Amino acid sequence: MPKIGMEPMRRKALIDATISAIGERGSLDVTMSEIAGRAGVSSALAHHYFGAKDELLFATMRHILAELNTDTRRAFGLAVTPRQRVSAVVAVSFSDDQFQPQIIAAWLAFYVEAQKSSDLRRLLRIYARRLHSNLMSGLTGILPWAEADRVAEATAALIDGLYIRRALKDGVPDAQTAIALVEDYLETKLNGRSLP
Amino acid sequence: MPKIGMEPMRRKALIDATISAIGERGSLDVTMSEIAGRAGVSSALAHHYFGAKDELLFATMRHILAELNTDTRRAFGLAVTPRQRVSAVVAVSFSDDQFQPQIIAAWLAFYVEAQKSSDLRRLLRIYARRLHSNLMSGLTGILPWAEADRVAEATAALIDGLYIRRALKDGVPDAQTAIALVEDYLETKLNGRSLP
DNA sequence: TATTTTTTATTGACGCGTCAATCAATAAAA
DNA sequence: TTTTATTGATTGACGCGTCAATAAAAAATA
Repeated sequence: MPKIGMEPMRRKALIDATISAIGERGSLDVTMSEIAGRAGVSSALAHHYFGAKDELLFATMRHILAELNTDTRRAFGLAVTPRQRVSAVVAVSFSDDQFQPQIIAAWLAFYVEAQKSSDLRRLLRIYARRLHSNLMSGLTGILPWAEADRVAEATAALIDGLYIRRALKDGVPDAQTAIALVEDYLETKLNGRSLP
Repeated sequence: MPKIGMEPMRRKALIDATISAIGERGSLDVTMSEIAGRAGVSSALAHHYFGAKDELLFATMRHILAELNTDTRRAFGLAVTPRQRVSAVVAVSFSDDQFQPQIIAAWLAFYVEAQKSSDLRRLLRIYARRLHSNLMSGLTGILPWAEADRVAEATAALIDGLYIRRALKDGVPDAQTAIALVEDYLETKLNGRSLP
């Protein structure tokens, strides 16, 4: 019973299914049939809408990045001081929407895949640059540029590191501990420089 | 022209070939034939010595971990003060032997694979615990336990994060910058608490 | 010492399963 | 009747793991 205008719904369902499949398997080694099955359609339909598997994976990563960006913009709207902007970036990174097993597994898996695919690599570079830039937008209001750049670099690495360690389910357990660690770093780093 | 006592040589050659293959492809998606070819033998021989592919990969990760541990022990031998022990851990993590594209790619790929394989997960947990313990062996001589634990956690995350970002070849370029970032964090963290 | 037997090393060929991608066919809307 | 939606069946490639076969060293036996 084919109705008209199914495409956007199917695309979204397939992308959601991809995320959940990756989250469960823990890697991109998921079959098109598996994904299609979760979306309630045949594998042929997945190919119909996305072409090759690469494109579905690419669209999925792009979707994750877009959601992260949306969340960050929203959080920026509520932040007024530079310090709050920095905290907003951290908070979004470890929010319930982002810091969940499925998304974490996807990030990790896509990092690996980016080694092969230049398209994905470009996408992840955009994320890295955007994260850095978002952090800088707050830090430059507190520290001189060179130092702000350093702190941004370290904070970004810290966030990524906490993600990867979360994937192991060892060490950092929950989002609150992760946020506390990053904020603690920022606090000592930002307070320390205002005294002497 | 089969000589006796080939096993240890072949095993080492195959593990080395595995690392270089993973490093080049950037993932564990390397065929047994590819690996065997690099080691100068047939794929059948690789199976003869290691059984399934999983076991070869496992042996490879174990080898990487063992080398990291050896390097760390050696560095600890030269460290006398607690502060030097901490720096030793950092230095080894970013030493020329460890912080090279091949090894970094392998770490990343194995992190992903650990999601599927409980054996690999156990191995990586050992690494995480050992890293934490090595850091603590120095930090507990400087900070009270609870704080040392936190700093160890953050430092470990920082190291892992710098590894993952290095894989993207964006952000942190060389080992020296990475070391500087971690040391800078440690410096502010350790000096800050000794004053009040 | 000469021989036979066993063990170790090694590979080419192949079967079997898996999976991405295609295609022809069906059916309902426009 | 043209377009959109949908799938079952099929194909073709690829890769893991096995196996029988070969050959040389080592051990055992005569």
